Amino acid sequence: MEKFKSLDVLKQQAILEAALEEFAEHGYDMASTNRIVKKAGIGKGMLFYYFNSKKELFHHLVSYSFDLVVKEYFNLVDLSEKDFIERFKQASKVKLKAQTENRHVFNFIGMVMLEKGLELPEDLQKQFKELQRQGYALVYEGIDTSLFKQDVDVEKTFNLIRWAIEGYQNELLRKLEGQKMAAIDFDPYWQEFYEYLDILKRSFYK
Amino acid sequence: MEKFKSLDVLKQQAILEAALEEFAEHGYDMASTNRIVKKAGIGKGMLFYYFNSKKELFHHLVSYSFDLVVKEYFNLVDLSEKDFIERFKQASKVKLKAQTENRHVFNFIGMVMLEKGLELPEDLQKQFKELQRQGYALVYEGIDTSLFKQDVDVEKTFNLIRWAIEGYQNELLRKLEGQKMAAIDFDPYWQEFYEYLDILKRSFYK
DNA sequence: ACACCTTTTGACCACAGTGGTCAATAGAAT
DNA sequence: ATTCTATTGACCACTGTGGTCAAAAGGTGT
Repeated sequence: MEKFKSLDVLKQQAILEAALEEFAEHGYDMASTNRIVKKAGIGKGMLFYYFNSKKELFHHLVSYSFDLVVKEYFNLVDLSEKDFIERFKQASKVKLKAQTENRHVFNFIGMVMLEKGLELPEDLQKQFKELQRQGYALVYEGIDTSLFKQDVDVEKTFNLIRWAIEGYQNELLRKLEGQKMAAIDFDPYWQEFYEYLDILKRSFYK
Repeated sequence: MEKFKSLDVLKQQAILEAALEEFAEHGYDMASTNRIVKKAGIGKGMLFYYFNSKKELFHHLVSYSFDLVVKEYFNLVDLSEKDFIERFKQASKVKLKAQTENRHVFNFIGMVMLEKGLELPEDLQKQFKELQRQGYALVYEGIDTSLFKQDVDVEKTFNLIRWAIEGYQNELLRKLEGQKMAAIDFDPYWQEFYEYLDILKRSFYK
């Protein structure tokens, strides 16, 4: 592992990217170390020289990805925004940027979340819990609930808005999948997104 | 195939269930015919005596599942209900019942929808398109749009409501996963669900 | 009892691909 | 020239695959 970290950064990147992509696409069991080394352009031996096993490599990727999400996404959201929907809008912007610049990382994390029967060592479990906590804070912490209509259950309203927005984003992702993120002009989609947010505001706010 | 169809219905069921479960859990490539025959309680040879290959078995399952969804779900939704949210409520009831009684089928279809690079023969593709069409009609056909507030984009409002409801259902499913469907008392969840629908009505309807 | 046909079994096959190893090399540093 | 590290890829034992087929078992009519 120190061997790996004292490597040329570009080569590190190449290996990480190759491995992230492979795991994201095939899941842990079906991911092939042979394909990883081929994609990364290194000899088979090196992978096991840097990391000692497939599992160790995987754990490193998990930790790396968690860190990246926190640094490039969570930490960049302005928690002083008290308006729930505005907060969400802002978070969406930051997230999209991070996602565009780190496609493999986000896909990889998606796979980690979905895969059943994956057992992580305790330290990574902890990191994962922390990630969830921060993700929760991102959406709920310090929200001004007085903006909502008075007679409704605030938590339920939160959820409805959250689900609606996530639904839009998922549907958009599915529609755009296959296209190179970087090549897409997102402006019209932002436009559309804002219109949806507007409807939500008019419906749920005073 | 005629061999299979002239089999005792219970044995047919056992084989289908075993295969559906195996494919749903592992995807096409990783599904093992060995495990299927073991689960189904038949000898290895029989699977290839009934169906000639793994692929043929898979295609039969797809067709069977599509038919079942139409018969046990789509056809049972009352399209004369013009209220969008009421329609959704009704569809949810029917769907849950079908899902409880045919867990493997619904899981299997979920896997078929998600799996990438799956190529279906033309007739199944057609069946699939038809399924999508009916699913669309289920939610949008014959809806009374005059119930909504006047100044909003109806289609966008449809979508927001749909996403919110689907979001609730997905989150519930995740929360309950692992438990035996049949053993769950759904009443409190229906209660909760209705409360969410109520908020939606008060927010989006006149 | 026999023949004839269908159904059923599971040992067996060739093969593909796995994670991991290690002797051999190439490079760098002293 | 020597020592140490970085790097390669052929190789290994192993696991599991989809599919086959000779043999056995069951059923039916004569």
